[in-house]
This record gives sequence, C-alpha cells and structure tokens, in this order.
Amino acid sequence: MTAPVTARGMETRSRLLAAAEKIFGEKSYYRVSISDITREAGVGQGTFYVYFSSKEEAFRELVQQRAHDFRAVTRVAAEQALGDRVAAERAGFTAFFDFIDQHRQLYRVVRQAEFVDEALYREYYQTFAAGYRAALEAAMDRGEIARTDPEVLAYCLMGIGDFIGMRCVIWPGRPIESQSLADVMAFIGAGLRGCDAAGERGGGSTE
Amino acid sequence: MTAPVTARGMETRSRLLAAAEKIFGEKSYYRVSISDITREAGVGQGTFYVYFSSKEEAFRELVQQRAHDFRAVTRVAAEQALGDRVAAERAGFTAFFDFIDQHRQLYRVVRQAEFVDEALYREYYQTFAAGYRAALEAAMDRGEIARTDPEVLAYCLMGIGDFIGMRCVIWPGRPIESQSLADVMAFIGAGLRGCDAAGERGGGSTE
Amino acid sequence: MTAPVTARGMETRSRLLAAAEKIFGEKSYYRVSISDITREAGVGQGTFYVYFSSKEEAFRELVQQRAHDFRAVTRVAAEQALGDRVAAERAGFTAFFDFIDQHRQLYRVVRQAEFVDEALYREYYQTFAAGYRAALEAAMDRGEIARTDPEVLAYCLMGIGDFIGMRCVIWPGRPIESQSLADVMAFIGAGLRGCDAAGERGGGSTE
Amino acid sequence: MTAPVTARGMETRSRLLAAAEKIFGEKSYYRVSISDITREAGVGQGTFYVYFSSKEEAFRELVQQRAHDFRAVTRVAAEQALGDRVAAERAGFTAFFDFIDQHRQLYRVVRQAEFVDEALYREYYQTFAAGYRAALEAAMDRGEIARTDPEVLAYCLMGIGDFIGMRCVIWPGRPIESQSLADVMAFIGAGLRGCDAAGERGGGSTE
DNA sequence: CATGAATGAGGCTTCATTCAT
DNA sequence: GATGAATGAAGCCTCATTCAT
Repeated sequence: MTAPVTARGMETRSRLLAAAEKIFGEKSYYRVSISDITREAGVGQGTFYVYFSSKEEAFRELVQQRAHDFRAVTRVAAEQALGDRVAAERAGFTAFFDFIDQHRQLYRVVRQAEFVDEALYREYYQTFAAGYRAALEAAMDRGEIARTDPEVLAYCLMGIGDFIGMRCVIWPGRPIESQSLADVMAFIGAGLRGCDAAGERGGGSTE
Repeated sequence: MTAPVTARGMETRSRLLAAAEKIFGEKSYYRVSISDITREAGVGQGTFYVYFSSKEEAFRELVQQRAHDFRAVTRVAAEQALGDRVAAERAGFTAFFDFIDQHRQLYRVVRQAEFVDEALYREYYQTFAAGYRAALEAAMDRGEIARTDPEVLAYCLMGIGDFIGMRCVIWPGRPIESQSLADVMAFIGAGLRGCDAAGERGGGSTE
Repeated sequence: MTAPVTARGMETRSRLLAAAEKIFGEKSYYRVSISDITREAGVGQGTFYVYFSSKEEAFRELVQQRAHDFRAVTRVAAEQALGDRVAAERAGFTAFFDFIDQHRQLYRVVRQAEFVDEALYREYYQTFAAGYRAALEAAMDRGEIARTDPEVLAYCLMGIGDFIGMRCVIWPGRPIESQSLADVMAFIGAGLRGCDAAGERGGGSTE
Repeated sequence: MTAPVTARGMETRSRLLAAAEKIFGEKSYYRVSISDITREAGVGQGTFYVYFSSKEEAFRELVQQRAHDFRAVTRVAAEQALGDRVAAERAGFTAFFDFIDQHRQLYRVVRQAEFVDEALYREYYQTFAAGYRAALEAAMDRGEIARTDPEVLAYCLMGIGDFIGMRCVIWPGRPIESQSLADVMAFIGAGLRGCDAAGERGGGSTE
C-alpha cells in the first residue's frame, strides 16, 4: 500500500512478507489471522496496515512476488540446455523440484490462490504457461520434439510437475529421489519425442 | 451425524448434501456459510445440525461420497479396454473429462480439500493412486507399456488429468475439444510406450 | 402438564423425572438439554413435552416433589425423640446426612434452584424453616433448649447441615464419619443449651 | 487474557470486571450474555475478548480476585480480637455481614461458582477453611474454646455465616439487625465454649 | 401416547480493520 | 513509523419448543 520510504520501513515490510509466507504456508488462508502474521513478524498488529491495505492484498503481493522469483529460477535452468528441449526439461524440472523443496510454504501459498483470488491463480498459471509454450513451440520448430498443441503440452508438463512435486517432494518432506526424477523424465522424454507418430495415428512406428 | 430414520429425513439429508456440493463448488469453503447451504436446500438453518455436526463434517462427507462415485466412473471406463492400456487410458481420460464437465462443482470441492482437511485430500489421491497403480503394474507385466515406477507414473497421469481438466474443461466452461484430447493422448501414449528406452539412455531410437 | 391417564403414561412420566434428577444432579441446569434427559429416560425427544410444558417446569416439579419426600424423612426422624430436642436434632441430622448420601444428585438439584427459580428456592427453605422453627419454639417452651429467636436458630442449624453435608458427605463421596457427626452434634448441643446465658452476657454461668 | 499495557487498557479491563460483578450478581451466569456485560461497561462487544478469552474465564477471575479481597476483610477483623476467639468470631461475623451487605452481587457470584466451575468453588471454600481452621486450632491450644475437629468446626461456622447472611442480610435487603446478630453469636459462643463437655456426654454442667 | 423432524431465536466468539497516541 | 486498543459485523452452533404422523 504505502510504499516505505525509510530503510526501517523496508525492513518491516520484508519481515511482514516473510512472516506471511511462512504462516500462509502452514495454515490455510482463512485460518490465518493478521495477528498470526504480525506476531510472527514481531511487530504490532496495526503495523500490518501501514504496508498492506488488506489481508488479501498482502496475499496477492506475496504470490506475485514469489511467482516472479520462481519463474526466474526455472527459466534460467532451462536456458542452460538450449538446443535440446528434453535436456532443458530435465534441467527445468530438477530446478523446480529443488525450489519447492526449499520453499515448501510457497507451494501451498500458490495452490491456495485458487480459493482466495481465482483470477490471480489463473494469471499465475497462464503467465507461466505462456513462457513454457513459447519454449516448446521453438523446440518444435527446431524439430527437437514432436509437433502438437504447445498449450496443451505445457499444461501436461505443468500438471506432472505439480503432482510429482506434491507426491515426491512435499509429502515425503525431503528432496526428490533421483530414481523418481529419472522415471518422470523418461516418461516425459518419450512423450515429447514420440507424440506425433505414436499411438494416435496408427502407431506403425513401433512395428 | 444423526442418521435419519424416516424417508423424510433421508430426503432432507440428501438435499443438504446436494446443496453443499453446489455451493462449495461456487465459492471457497470459507466463504460459504451454513445459511448459504440451508437456503439453497430450502430448509431452516438449524436443520443442518440435525444431520451434520459441523460444516467441516459435511464437507468431508461430501468429498468421500462423491469421490467414491467418481472412482467408479473412471474405473468402469478403463475396464472396457482390457488388454490395451493405452486404449484404457484414453477411455479413462475421456470419462474423467466428461465427468468433471458434468460435475464442475465437484472438481473444486475436491481441490479445496487440501486446505480444509489435508488428510482427507491425501487419502483421496492415495486411494485413487492405489487403484491406478495396480492397473499400470498389470499392464507392465503384460508388456503393454514400458516398465517404470508405477507409483510415479500414476501421479504423472493424474497430474495431466488434473491440469488438462482445469485448462481445457473448467476454464473454457465446456467439454474438452476432441483435438485437445487427442493431443493429450498422443503425449501420454508415447510416454507410456516409450519410457523405458527413450530419452534417459541415449535415445538412439529416433535416429 | 398433561396428567397421565394410563399406567404407561405414569411410567413414562416417572422415568422422565428420575432421568431429570440424575442429569440435573450431574450437570448444571443450563448445561442440560432436553435430549440429555430423554436419552437417559429412553424416550423420544418429543415425549418430554407430553408431560412437562417446559424445562423449567420439570425442574420445579422435581424440586417440589423431592423436597416433600425429604422433609418427611427428617421430620419423621426428629419425631422419634420428642421431649429431648438435642436428641431430636441428632436424629434429624443423622437422617439428613443419610438422605443426601443416598440422593446425592438431589443435593445439587436443590442448590441450583437458587439460580433457576429463586422464588422456588426461597420457598423451599422457608417451608423447611417454618417446620423447623415450630419444633424449636416448642422445645424452648418446654425448656429443653435456651430461648432465642427460633427463626435465626433454624437458619443456623440449616446452614450447619448444608455445609457439613457438602464437606463431609458430598465431597468425600461417602457417608459421614461418626466422629465428624459427633463433633458437629457436640457443637450444636452446646449451642442450643447454652445460648441464653453463655457468651453474650458475660458467660459467668459455666463457672 | 491479553494483559493490558496502557492505562486505558487497564481502565477498560477494570470496567469490564466491575460490570461483570454487577450483572452476574443480578442474573444467573447462564442468563447473562456477553453483551449484557459490555453494555453495562459501556464498551463494544468485541472488547470483552480483548481481555478475557471466554465468559467462564472472566467469571473465574472475578471470583478469585474478589475472594481474595473478601478474605482479607474478615481476616483483618478477626485479628483485632486476638486472645479471645469468641470475640474474634463476633468481629469476623460482623465484618462478614457488613461485607455482603455492601457487596450483595458478590455473594451470588460466589454461590454460583458451584454450578459454573465446581473446582473453583471448592478451592474457594477450602482456602477459606484452611485459614479459619488454623485460627480455631490456635484458640483451642490456648484453651479459649473447647477442643474438637477444627475442620468440622470451621465448616459449621461457615455454614452459619452463609445461611444467616442469606436469611438476615440478602433476603431482607438491608444490614443485619443487631438482635439477629446477637442471637447468632450467642449460639456460636455457647457452641464454641461448651462443645467438649456439653451435650454429648450427659450435659450435667447446666444443672 | 409417542416421536423424529424441523426450526429460528439467541449467544459465544473471531477477526479484519480503524484510529488515537 | 509503530502500535495497542477498540469494535461491530458475521458466522458457527445450541437448543427449547412445535408439529405432523
């Protein structure tokens, strides 16, 4: 809301945002009270409203800011494997699983967005999908992967990331095991390479 | 809570559950009040507590009951293509997308469970995954699909279903387009058939 | 309310009253619900209102009916020692302590009346006091005990009974010990005999 | 609950406690609503929960705080007559009756505790009894009063105080009449002095 | 007689937000 | 900038009571 002017103000604002990330990650949005956040941040209750105009605004800002950080991480990872989309996916997924392992609360924060501010949630995935889709399309143009609807493909891949992240990182409470990652990547690699020829159009290639 | 004894009681209880499904599907759990539900059901506020001991209990019962119905639908669909796992997947996914198209509210209800009762949410996916996994393992044994960790594979497939359902059914507000379905199935078919050899071990097959 | 006509009705009414005594003795009046009582009585919820027009009416009836029984018990005991008021007190107190030991719930029911229906509560004590007072006055006339305000004296004795009943019967959860009873009676006996001369006017008489 | 930090907060808390004393003294605990208290205190409903976590907690605090004040009053009175237990009793009872005359609501508050929080109620009387008992024992050691079980004696005296307070102060709605007080003290004085020899063992002393 | 069902008034409690200091 | 205090709207839930069968 009010942008902080002093260094002290910046510091307080950051503390509130960090506290919000922690608390929103532990409990559901609606089970979190402003005083939970201010207590965690070590500031007075009223201070919250110096920096955010509402609980929802703080949540939104958190999602947006962290989403930005997060996209940067996966993009950078994927860009290290230009010219080989399957390798880029492997790098991207690995970075993604690492990231959620290290920012577990953030994982829940983003998922909750669907029930706090659906537009924000869609925007989050649509923005991510747009970048993903562009990369996939480029790879199709270069012949690295089979041609198909890049939008649909992007959501398939995001779905895999989301569920495997949940199943193999969040639930176990530790980094993904390398074998699980390999199994995921094998499936994805085959799917990406083969989806033009395989299955849907007679499947003669396997003969 | 109190089990109804008379037919009238059974009827009221069903009406409440149907109303809950509708309302929980439209708004977030925490934005739904008991009176929203009773109003929709056309009964008095107090009547809710004749049948459910709390809002959360009603939500839980809804998830469990509907989850059961839903699993039955996809299972039946998949069983019509015994002996060809890829075909079974196509049947299952098609049934799944049809189901969520016709039970849009249910889709949101289940997703929300993560933030209402996490144990219930996990149970839901774990139960579903257990059945899925068994079917995939059998298909591996029969050589229909490449061998890999069936648990991981089940979550990959569930993730795809979940995200494509969101992107191609819920968001557009209409049944999935046949081309999108075909694109998804092409990716899945290739992934399932090829994931032992492809990608991870040199991927010479495409040469 | 409606007086029962059939034997079955009488039976149901008694069951409800007995259940009410038990439940009101265990919990506070306001923590007791009608369904607690009907459940205990083994009848349907609606049945309560066949016999009592309200919760408070049932409570009142319980107090009155039981109070009547109770007064009868102590009166009978005291009457066995006509001509010796101190002995009559001993008999009355003994009967009283026995009674509350055997009807523990009743003890709490009566005490609660103060906070449910104060008029009823006063009436209870005033009725009891009236009889008590008459007996004490007669004893004074016969010279068995010292003369003093019989009303005040009656309340002194009721207070002793009430508190010793609480301390030495209810709290320990068992009949009063004979030594405690003896100590109480020694105090009362001396008080009754000596209160004209002793203490207030120099107390020289015991020299 | 939350301890106030500022003077304003202290003031509000006190106002709430004073209002609670008044209202709980007028109506039964369960007939008092939080808004009755806040209305009396002149604050908003929510303010109650800034200082107390529940109605019961406020009630408990009230009993404890006021009980403390009350014990101090009677103790001080009794200590003015060291060396003459009967005189000390007279001073204590007089102070007690004065106190309840001036704090009528408090009288009902304490009695209600039995049905709100029984443990608190017992604690109240046990604490009071412990002090009383010690004073009586000391008097017995000094030969001022007859020897008997001091615990039992303390409860006899408390019972008298309680019932006479009710009958001669609360019910009439005015201070105790001096004649009633004298009658009570005559009974107590005789009881205290004579209870070893008198009554129980033949009572020949009055002959 | 008996009762399961229905209900709405009412009370406790939470909490996002405002504000004076 | 910071904050403790204050608040009223809102929601969950209980339960005495009524009623149709």
